[in-house]
Amino acid sequence: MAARAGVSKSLVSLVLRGDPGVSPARRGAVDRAIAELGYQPNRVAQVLGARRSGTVGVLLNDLRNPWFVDLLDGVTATLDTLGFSPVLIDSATLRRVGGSPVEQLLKQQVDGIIVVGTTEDGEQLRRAAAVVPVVLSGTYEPADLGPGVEVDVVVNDDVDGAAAATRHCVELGHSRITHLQGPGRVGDLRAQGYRDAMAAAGLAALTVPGGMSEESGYAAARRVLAGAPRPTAIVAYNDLAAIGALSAAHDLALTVPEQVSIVGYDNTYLAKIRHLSLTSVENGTLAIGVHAARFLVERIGGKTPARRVHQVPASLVVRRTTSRPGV
Amino acid sequence: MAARAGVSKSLVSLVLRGDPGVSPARRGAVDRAIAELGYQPNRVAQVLGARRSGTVGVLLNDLRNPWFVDLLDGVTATLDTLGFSPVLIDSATLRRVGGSPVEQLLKQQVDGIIVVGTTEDGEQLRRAAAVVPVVLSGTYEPADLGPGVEVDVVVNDDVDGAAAATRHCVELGHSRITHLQGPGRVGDLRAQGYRDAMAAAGLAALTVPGGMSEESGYAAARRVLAGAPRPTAIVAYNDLAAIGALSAAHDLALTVPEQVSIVGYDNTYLAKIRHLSLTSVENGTLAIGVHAARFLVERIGGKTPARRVHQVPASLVVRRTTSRPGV
DNA sequence: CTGTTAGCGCTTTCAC
DNA sequence: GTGAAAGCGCTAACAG
Repeated sequence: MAARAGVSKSLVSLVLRGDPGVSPARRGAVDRAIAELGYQPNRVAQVLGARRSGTVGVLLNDLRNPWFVDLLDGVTATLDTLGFSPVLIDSATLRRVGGSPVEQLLKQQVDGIIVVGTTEDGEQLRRAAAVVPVVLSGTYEPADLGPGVEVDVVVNDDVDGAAAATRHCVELGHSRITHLQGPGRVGDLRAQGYRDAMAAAGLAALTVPGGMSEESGYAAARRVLAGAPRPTAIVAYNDLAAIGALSAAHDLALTVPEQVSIVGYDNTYLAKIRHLSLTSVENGTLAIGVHAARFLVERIGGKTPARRVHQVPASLVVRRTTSRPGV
Repeated sequence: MAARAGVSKSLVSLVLRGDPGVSPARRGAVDRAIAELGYQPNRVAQVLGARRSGTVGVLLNDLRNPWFVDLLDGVTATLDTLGFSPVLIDSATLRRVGGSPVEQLLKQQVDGIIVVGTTEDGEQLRRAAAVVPVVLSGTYEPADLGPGVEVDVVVNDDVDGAAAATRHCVELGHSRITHLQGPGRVGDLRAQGYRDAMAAAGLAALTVPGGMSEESGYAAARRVLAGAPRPTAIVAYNDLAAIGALSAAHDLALTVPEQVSIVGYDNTYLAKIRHLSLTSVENGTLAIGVHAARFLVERIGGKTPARRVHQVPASLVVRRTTSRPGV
């Protein structure tokens, strides 16, 4: 301990925390001692003493989905300005080794948890939510986290985003448009946006389950594109599934966008890869991350408003996988 | 505290740690009390008391490079079986918000650090290496971490991998093969493998700097492919750069693989996307992660062997971006 | 403004 | 085998 500066522990503590009520002289002495000793405060001891860790758990369900990583950027940046730091945990990886992601976070004394995307750890989250604040981002699930527990939700406007994607196809002149539906509530909402847009255009809707991975999107699209009458456009649940659809088209010797147009969702860096150049729905990933972090920190700070659902707008980014049909 | 079982703190501590020297009766009592109370040991207090955290910092320099994520799988799985858990930290994200990744880890009292891929935090790592063991995976840098500090290195055989990629092109009948060189020592080694293979075939080598991102690969390839005489094959530093090259070819209306063959490196899931279907060098990502974790835990355990350099073999995976020239 | 005094919840000698 | 006691390095009232 830097009693080297000739002061007490508490003074050091105050200086470290940037307390305004410390005389410049003393502060200088402490700062100098810190520098000389190369003193590094021990986070662990700080946490134990203050019984708050200044960390928030970020529960990603798959580090391989680029959307999560984008969202993480917003979360990290915001958390940082608010004095917190994220503890990442990839449930896919951890579950593979038999661990329990949420408990892991709790034992590490995180002050709160941000759930990113549809998760399978619902039951554990219920228990966690009784102990620390939780906010859901990019998902509505688990919807109910226990009696009296209010959980904020930050999402994009899935209905509108999917509707925009669908309308884009309609406006290009497509009439046989199939939707590859994804899992969970978000999947349902996107499907609904699709159906709304189809109905508004007086077209018949057709949705098939397409999962949320490249693999599952490939399989679904392959089936759809091999059938008759073949759709001329596919609106996918996310970019990964859309890329699977791209591959399916390729394998069936169908050219994109000439013979089949394809739209993704999330506008991840995959969509931006020039060689793929996927038309996709931008869903305000960064803003979602920012708001999720902000909401959580508010609750950690003791505010306990009723459940808030914040929606950021979605917008379509047109690239090279969509065009008029049969062009 | 579960003195509820009618025993002392220390006994609980022993039971928790699975110490063999505890009578079954007492153990039962403690276990029961734990269950009844839903007792969760406080990790933070454990760490403070035991002055070892059981965590190891994993310093990723970019969560967006899929290769890192793959490697992480091996690290996490191995760490877990050895009783440690990883603390991920993405220096790109953190630096963006002005933090210092390595110090962050140190303050969290990690027991050791695994560096994944070429990093820019060399100076900080030197300081860290004086305090906790460090192992480098997928990189040789920073090469010198201070006097008397031994650091293990786990990598793939970059020279051989790049040579295999190049030989593949040679055997297909290509003679104008350009290499997009990446950064750091790894970039140098891959360039050397390329040159070796070219020399062995009696061909003239040509390397140009191509970075390690899609963007930079695109720019480099675009320049190369627009020049004359145009190469008929490109061996890229990694998959990301290769995909950039794919896009460049596309933009120049050159067909792949007919007019230009392209080989990547790392065999990430990007290469496996059917619509890209990139020929790539598999570099034993998982094995690298496993060994890195193992080496680190050994050192944490107190072993201090001389610097070890472990190399896992590389092998080529041929997909659809390579063929005979002009076919 | 500054120093004192208790803990935070566990691990660890070290006796019994 | 088991318990008592002394910390781990800090924070947080509280009293000067």
